[in-house]
Amino acid sequence: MPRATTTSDAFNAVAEPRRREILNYLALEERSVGDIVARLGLEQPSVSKHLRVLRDVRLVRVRRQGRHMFYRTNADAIRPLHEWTKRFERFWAHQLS
Amino acid sequence: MPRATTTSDAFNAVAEPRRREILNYLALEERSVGDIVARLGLEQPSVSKHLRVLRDVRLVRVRRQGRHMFYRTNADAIRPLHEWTKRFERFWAHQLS
DNA sequence: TTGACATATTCCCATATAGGAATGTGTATT
DNA sequence: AATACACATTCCTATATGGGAATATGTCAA
Repeated sequence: MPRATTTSDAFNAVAEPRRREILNYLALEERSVGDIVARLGLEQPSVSKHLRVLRDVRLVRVRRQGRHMFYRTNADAIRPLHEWTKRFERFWAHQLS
Repeated sequence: MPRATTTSDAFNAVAEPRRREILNYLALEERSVGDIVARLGLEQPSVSKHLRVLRDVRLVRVRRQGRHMFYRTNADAIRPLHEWTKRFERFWAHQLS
């Protein structure tokens, strides 16, 4: 049995560093694919493919405006990850950062 | 290029559901491999392999006692995930659970 | 030393990758 | 209608995977 698909859930989707970068970038405001390409310095097809994965697991939402596609991160989909990690909060040595 | 290795970082390691279950189980107290096998209902080799991955990324620590190996989760290694998800905390609709 | 026990590793295989290159789809402008 | 632009999809390939079965390693007990 191979590994679970990247689109099987948010945990698998965010395992890829570039996808996390994309989510970071799209957290504050929606951006076009071109903006993401410029910001991350990846090839456009690569960005589109990452966005496809993020879209499949609802980590981003899209809006079309003319020939532009504006993506924004859907923080709610990150929440399960947060909730899971939170369970361990009381176990780590509490200090800053 | 294939996906990054499961042992490349904590994000990739915890993408696998059974490994998260193991971490949950080992959070409160250390357990032997046999205990984990009994609890999760997986084959022993499978558990050993998952533990190997978790060990490689420092998500668990081991202690040998006789022929038993006692594993416990190392919460500190989960912290980067928590910190990352935390950045999005202010963006999700705040309600319980 | 022999055997039992606890755990780890190896070998097998089908499958989903991420990136690169090329091409497809859809929208606007003239 | 033709062209340019923004983005998406397809095809390609090497590679790591997780489970199962089998085997190896290591420790204890008699």
